[in-house]
Amino acid sequence: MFKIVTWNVNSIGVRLSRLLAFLDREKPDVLCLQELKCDDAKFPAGEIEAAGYHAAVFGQKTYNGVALLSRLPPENIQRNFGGKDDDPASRFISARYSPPGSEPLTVMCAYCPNGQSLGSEKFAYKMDWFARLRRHFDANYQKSDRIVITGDFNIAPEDRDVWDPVAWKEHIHCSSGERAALAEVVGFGLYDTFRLHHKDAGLFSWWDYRELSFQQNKGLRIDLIYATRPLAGVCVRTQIDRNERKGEKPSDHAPVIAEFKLS
DNA sequence: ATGGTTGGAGCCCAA
Repeated sequence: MFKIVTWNVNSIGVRLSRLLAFLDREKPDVLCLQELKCDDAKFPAGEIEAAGYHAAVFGQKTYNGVALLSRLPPENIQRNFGGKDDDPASRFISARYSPPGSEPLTVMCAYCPNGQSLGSEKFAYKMDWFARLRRHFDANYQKSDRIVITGDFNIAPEDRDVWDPVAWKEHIHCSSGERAALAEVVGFGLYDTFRLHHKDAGLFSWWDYRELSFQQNKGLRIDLIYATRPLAGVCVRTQIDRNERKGEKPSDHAPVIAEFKLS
């Protein structure tokens, strides 16, 4: 089994003890991290290595920052989309892994822009970022490739991914424009692995820190794991680790887990 | 409820 997890940790410095406990408990093959909020020099490489993990890091001071932690060594590490299309923010990293006895697969880790509010400059940047993501797929991959793209997409794909779809209608993270931009990316040939196994509404990955949102399950499902058909077809289990949102100093996001039976 | 909480920076910004 090959276990891939995505987790927006909201500062790896504050979350390091939780992160190390998570690695020890869940033993993911690849852990995709977003919002490191540290530059490469401050990344806790020693602790990660001591836990038995390789790290491919794309840090940034104060904001953003993504990383791929893995049992296997990362190959062909790519940061952002490359070329003239590139972005000053550290939001995207991918690597290839070669499991013994199986074909290689590419794992991508994305921290998609938040967008702030409809009509803002940040919203326009978000929409453009998703268009660039789709072009990145078209320029570098085929839908028959073995690809998993995970991350904080900052978009709830459907109304069943929103705690109050009426209140959130055409609001940031839920608007028809954002959903269309996400659908363009998914249209490359991606499958939402969580929805292969869970159909219910009320299953979320993010809850605001404020107003006891988690305790009332007022959340959104915005942390997603998509796979191309060859891997979606062997995705045998998915789970949102709600326990990680509990206790002392949780991230506002829970880890999302997907397991693949590779052959 | 245009509120509220968290994190990193540095006396506010982003989420």
